[in-house]
Amino acid sequence: MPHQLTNPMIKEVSGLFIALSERSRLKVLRTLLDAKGPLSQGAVAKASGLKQANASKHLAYLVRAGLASREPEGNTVYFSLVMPLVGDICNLVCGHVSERARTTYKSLR
Amino acid sequence: MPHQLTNPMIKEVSGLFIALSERSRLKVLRTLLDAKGPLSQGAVAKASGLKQANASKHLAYLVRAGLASREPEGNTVYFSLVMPLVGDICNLVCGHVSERARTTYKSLR
DNA sequence: CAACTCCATAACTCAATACTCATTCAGAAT
DNA sequence: ATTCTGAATGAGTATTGAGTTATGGAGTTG
Repeated sequence: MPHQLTNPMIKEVSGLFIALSERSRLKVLRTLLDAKGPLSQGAVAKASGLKQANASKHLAYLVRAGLASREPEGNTVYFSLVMPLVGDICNLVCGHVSERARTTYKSLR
Repeated sequence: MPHQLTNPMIKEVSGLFIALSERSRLKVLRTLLDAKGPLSQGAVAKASGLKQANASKHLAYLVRAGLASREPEGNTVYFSLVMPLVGDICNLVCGHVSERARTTYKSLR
């Protein structure tokens, strides 16, 4: 039975998609997905190619959105993914995108 | 086996999420999801509460993004959803959002 | 204490885009 | 042909948010 996209839900769904719609944020998410455990902000920044301040903002954003968790430890702050949903969506969408890419490729030759 | 979020994929995935991240567009999508068959632009505008020009733009956007299809017929233009993915994502995300809402509610009382 | 590292934040610039209004266009009907 | 309806488009406005730079704060190490 499909879930209903009720009016009050639209705001939240939109927020979630906005969080997932920014390239830099997707890179951060991928980094956190790839890493099995928590990563320091510096590690995330380096791995995703973002500058420190920018990575800081995006990580804060993801925490606010409930997608990542923040755990300070001494001097450094460790982040990790919270929602299994992220992986699920990623599989769904990535699968679709690569499928569409294949189709487009076929239709072009 | 999970799909990989490769670098070239990020751009497309981002584009898809951007298309899905705008409230008005979500309303249009919901309208098209609810309707079993194609809807004229006017019908979409009315059902989603958007003005004509705005609905026109968002529908054009969705067609460009490959999420909807456009079929002129006489004077009016009919739109329908293209990707089954939209429904799948919607189910996934809506389920999560309502679950999270329940949890929040519980933790608040 | 001083120097250093890691992170957060403020101020700013710049680009993107949602929305509205007005106009234009195409097809249909009279 | 004129009129009417449904849809697309352009101009203009306002808002939003990403990125950078620079600075400050908290913790660590010498």
